[in-house]
Amino acid sequence: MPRSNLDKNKILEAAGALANDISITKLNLKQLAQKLDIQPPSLYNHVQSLDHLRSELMGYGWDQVGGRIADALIGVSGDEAIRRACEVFYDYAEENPGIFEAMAYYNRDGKNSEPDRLTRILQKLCEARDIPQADMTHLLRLFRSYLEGFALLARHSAFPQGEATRESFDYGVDFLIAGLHRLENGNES
Amino acid sequence: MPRSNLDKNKILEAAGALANDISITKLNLKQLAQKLDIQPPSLYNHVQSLDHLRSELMGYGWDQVGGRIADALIGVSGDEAIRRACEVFYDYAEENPGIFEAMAYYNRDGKNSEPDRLTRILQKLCEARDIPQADMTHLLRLFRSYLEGFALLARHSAFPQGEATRESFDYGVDFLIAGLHRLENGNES
DNA sequence: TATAATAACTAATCGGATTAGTTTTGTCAA
DNA sequence: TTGACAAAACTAATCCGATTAGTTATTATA
Repeated sequence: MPRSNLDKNKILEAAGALANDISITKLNLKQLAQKLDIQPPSLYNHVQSLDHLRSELMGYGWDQVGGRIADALIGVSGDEAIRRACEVFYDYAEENPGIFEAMAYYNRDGKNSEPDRLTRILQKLCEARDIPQADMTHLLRLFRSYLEGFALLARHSAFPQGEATRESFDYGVDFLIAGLHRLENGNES
Repeated sequence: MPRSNLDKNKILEAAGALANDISITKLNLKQLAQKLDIQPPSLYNHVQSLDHLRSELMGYGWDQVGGRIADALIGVSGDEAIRRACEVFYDYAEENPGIFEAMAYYNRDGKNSEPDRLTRILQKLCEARDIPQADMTHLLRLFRSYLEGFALLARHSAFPQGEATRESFDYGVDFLIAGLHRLENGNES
């Protein structure tokens, strides 16, 4: 198979870098082609459409985050594991704003089962505690909502001048973890 | 002043309805003009650009949510007030997916001080409790992250087939409120 | 080495946002 | 009541990016 300078991964890398620079909504084929030293129409040998590329970028991001979290959790357990998973997610979102936007915006259509690598990891972490099974689903959604919500707001500078943003994030994570302990003790419905 | 059939508010109403139908990213002047019975270029008498319209839609949405929350809180206090504020927000997001997307995505640039009507309300609610002032900022961010994050994920069907979505949301709200009580008692740093 | 498949290229099309220039119409002062 | 102005709509034209059509180059393999 010919002229294989480019592959899907290189395209996604370049697209991700570009999205990080100019935001996912302004991502365009002209600049992407330029970055890859080809002409825009040539991109169609690798990509179905601009919009489809955006959703592939979503999967790419989730894969990366999932991998990084898995790495970060080797030999770690308990509260510390949850805390680290959250930190890794946040760091990734902060370092890759454009890719993160893709992850947050292009969840739709249920096409991708990938996104839930993070979910699976959080689930394992919860299972290691004696939290009622009935609460699990809700808790996972709570954590995920917080993580993505906070990252999104921070990204859009919804909080005045990055004022202690990281501290707020950590505060929230600790707050949630403290809530988990409350559950372990067996209160709550 | 002539031919004032249309005003900014009617435009935003129509744009909001259209965004709710086809999503904020697919919002376009052709369909908007059609809905208003004018030609696309005529829209420029009311709007700077499509992108600017999207960000105006953001302010419009925050105004509406703020108003609805204010209404819902008349004569209500304590946990119930917080709970209702959260419910109203969620309902609005669910009923107006397109406008909500605008609110979530177009926070950027710090142009708008509007969005924080919700924040101000939450703040008042927290002040009514004896929660350390130092925690206030973090808590507000936590709540806002959860609200927007959950609504966004639900909107994008990130949770398998709308499975008990509303229950999860309420669970999360109660979980957070319970955490507030923990703080009142004076634990925590 | 010939061939088939792949991927790049150029040229062309399509469609939507935006601009230019013109016309219509409602308001208001004389 | 009317004439002038301003606001807002219209049509025609432009721009630009995504996408398609059709062609050419390249490389792995038989």
